[in-house]
Amino acid sequence: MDVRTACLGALSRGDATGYEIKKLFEEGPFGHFFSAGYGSIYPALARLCEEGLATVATIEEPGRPVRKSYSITPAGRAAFEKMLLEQPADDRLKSEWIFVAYFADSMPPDLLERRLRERVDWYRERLEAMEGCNQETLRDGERFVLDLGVAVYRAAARYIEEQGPSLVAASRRRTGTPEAAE
Amino acid sequence: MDVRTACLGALSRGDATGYEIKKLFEEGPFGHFFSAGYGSIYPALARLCEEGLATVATIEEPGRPVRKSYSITPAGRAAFEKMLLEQPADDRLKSEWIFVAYFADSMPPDLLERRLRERVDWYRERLEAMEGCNQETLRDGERFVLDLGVAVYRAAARYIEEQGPSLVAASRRRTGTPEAAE
DNA sequence: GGTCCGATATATCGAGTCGATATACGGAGT
DNA sequence: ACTCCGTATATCGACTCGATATATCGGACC
Repeated sequence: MDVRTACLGALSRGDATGYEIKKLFEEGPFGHFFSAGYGSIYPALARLCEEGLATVATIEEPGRPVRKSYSITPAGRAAFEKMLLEQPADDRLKSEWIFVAYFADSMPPDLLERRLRERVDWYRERLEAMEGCNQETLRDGERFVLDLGVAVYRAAARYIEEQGPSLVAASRRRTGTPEAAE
Repeated sequence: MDVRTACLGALSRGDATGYEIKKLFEEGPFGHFFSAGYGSIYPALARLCEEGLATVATIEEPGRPVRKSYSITPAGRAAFEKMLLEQPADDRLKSEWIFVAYFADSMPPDLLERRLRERVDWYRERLEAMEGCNQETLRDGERFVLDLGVAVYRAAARYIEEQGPSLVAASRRRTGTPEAAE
């Protein structure tokens, strides 16, 4: 799915500037399954306007920088809803962390242990933030996706906490490294 | 992580052609957390050779197409192991399926139901394939990553199976669509 | 009062990546 | 004979990524 369609989806829930869409993609609920940089978002918004799927309004307010607020048009809404009917493409995950873990045998045990801990901490932080969301204001689909994320993160964190120590222990046995004092 | 490093990782486990590396990325154990097309792999392998991190051997056997087998060099192995020490970048997931599910409220209930079923089926298939792997031949890190994938997929499939029906039911109530006979 | 920092906001550039496509050969099926 | 599939290399245009440049405003700090 290209950034253009994703922007259309964001605009379907309300007007926004390119900056706000970026934040939505990296911090908001979209953050867990989509991301894009300015280098993709600004050209995408420009093209949406060219194609008549969105419109721009330049807003000059004293006390803040000039903004360009984008709005979806009826044609844009129709295009977006049509897109929802199509077969979604396969997920694409790129995880350096898992890649590194795959080669855990080639890593120093202490570093491995640290990476595992960092990962669990990261999951716990995200989980806390996600569970803090006010579930009352969410639509059905939004809540469904949020809770799916919670279920997945919880499972991953639990697995790493349960199985990580034995991976580290095996690594120490192999290299003969004593446990580091921390 | 760029494709170059990923190729180095693949080569660290044995010689391979570009074609074989592609298959590794899309079917093999790497498939769940990394992917790359020929347009990235072939240039990456060429550059690895330029930089002295890999070497090529052209193999001409009768009865099969000419192949180029790539091997990692000691310098390549050193570069790869150095890379394993660095802080891994954040995961990057792009999921059209989750994106569409987020907008479930704008979808026809029957289609939503089909998408949910397709997704669960997809997870079940992957799980069967993953659990069929001979766990005896895997290294610690490889098994760890495989089982992490199993834990995550299982959690996702279970969540969708448990929570999906009520999402569909709410959608039907909202649109007044009767249940489709299948 | 000045000054630095972070947040808001738009925009662009090169390097890298994706997906489709072209080419070519062998084997299997019909 | 013909077509299709798997193996294998390679390229192209469109798109995406990550870093960077620019600018303004509000608040913190001394």
